[in-house]
Amino acid sequence: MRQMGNKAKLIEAATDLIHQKGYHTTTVDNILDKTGVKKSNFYYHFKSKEELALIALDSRIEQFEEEIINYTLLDGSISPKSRLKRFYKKISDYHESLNCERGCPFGNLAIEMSDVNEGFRSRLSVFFQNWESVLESCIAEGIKRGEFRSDIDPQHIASLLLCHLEGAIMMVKTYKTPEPLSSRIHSIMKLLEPI
Amino acid sequence: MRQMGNKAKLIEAATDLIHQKGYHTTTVDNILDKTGVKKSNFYYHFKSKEELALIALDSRIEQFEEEIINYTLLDGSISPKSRLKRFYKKISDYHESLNCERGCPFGNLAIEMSDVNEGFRSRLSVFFQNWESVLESCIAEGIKRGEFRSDIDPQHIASLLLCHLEGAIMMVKTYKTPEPLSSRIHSIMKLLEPI
DNA sequence: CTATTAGGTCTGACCGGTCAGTCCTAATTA
DNA sequence: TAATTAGGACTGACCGGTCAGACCTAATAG
Repeated sequence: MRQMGNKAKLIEAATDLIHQKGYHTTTVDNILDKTGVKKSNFYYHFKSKEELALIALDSRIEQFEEEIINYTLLDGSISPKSRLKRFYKKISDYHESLNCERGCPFGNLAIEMSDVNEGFRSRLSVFFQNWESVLESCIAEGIKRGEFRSDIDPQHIASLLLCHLEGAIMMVKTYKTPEPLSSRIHSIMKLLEPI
Repeated sequence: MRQMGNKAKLIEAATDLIHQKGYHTTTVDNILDKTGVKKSNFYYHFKSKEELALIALDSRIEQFEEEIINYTLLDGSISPKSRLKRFYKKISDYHESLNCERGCPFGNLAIEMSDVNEGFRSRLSVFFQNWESVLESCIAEGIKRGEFRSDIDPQHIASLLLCHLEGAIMMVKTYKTPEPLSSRIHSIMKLLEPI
């Protein structure tokens, strides 16, 4: 984290604040206060609050794919089942480390923005579909290896898993306990076992 | 619905607008415009926007439990499996009728408000837990009747189903297609089949 | 070597508009 | 006659966004 320019600082702060409070309730002034950047300089780097938020979303997506997906679901050095377990563990630990606050940075935004801003919706849609297809490959390989049951379409399982994950993170945030995610991983694995 | 007083009109409009746009982006003036009620009269009936929104949430919860839960998951005249199917059908049809917009009125609010307003969070938390326990009873009875597999705790299955449902509604809203919910019901039923 | 130009970054003052909420008076209705 | 509704003016805080100009550095021209 060496010598960050104002532009980078703004992107970082926006990413964090939007995850915390959502897009609409994060004000430009909030971002300015957190960074010490002046408003006029903000609008030198970005033409609008929306533009910054979209850039912040893109960078968050990239980071998630590089730091989470690549080291879990896409780690070819371990079995599909292990990959899936590691994936759940990592997500679950993350939300526990946040004291069950904030929720999913992507799911939150999907709910807040999908009906009112096509830019956010389409990015999130592509992102989720990509995530789903990575899950699908993991499941498909697991079925081939006999780790998972083979009587359900891997694509459908992937969809079920991603939807459940997003809903579970919502419940973690609502109930303020990690259980809906952490304590259910075992049941999910059981449902996927070969019959 | 004849001859509604201003108070009832305000609650109805608030319920609808908050489902459409969320709490923060729904302004008091929006609600006033929609109802034709004057601002002074608004504050005659409610001490704040928050108070109205909380009352609107309560009435929406009540309505949901009476009109959806009671006629599906709690309908003792049909089998647990049929109840569950009817439940999914009803929810799925509802979101299709909304052109895959809006999302779940409860899930939306849970994500928007859980971290910033304890009143909303606690109401939603109780509501979701109640919903889960109704699902659990349905599953438990289905297991007893041999309709569902018996090797997983009904409480865990209920949690999985509710989380998946909320996530699926999120995806319906994001992808703008009913598929994540409508086309996956069959797979869910298959996963629950006795082994 | 000096003067000029250019591009990128940053600033303080300011804009019109919106927010939730208040206040007051007068009319209407049950 | 008490509860409700109508009507409008008003507040202070805050919203996203604009603007003219200052500052720094490096390349270029005389």
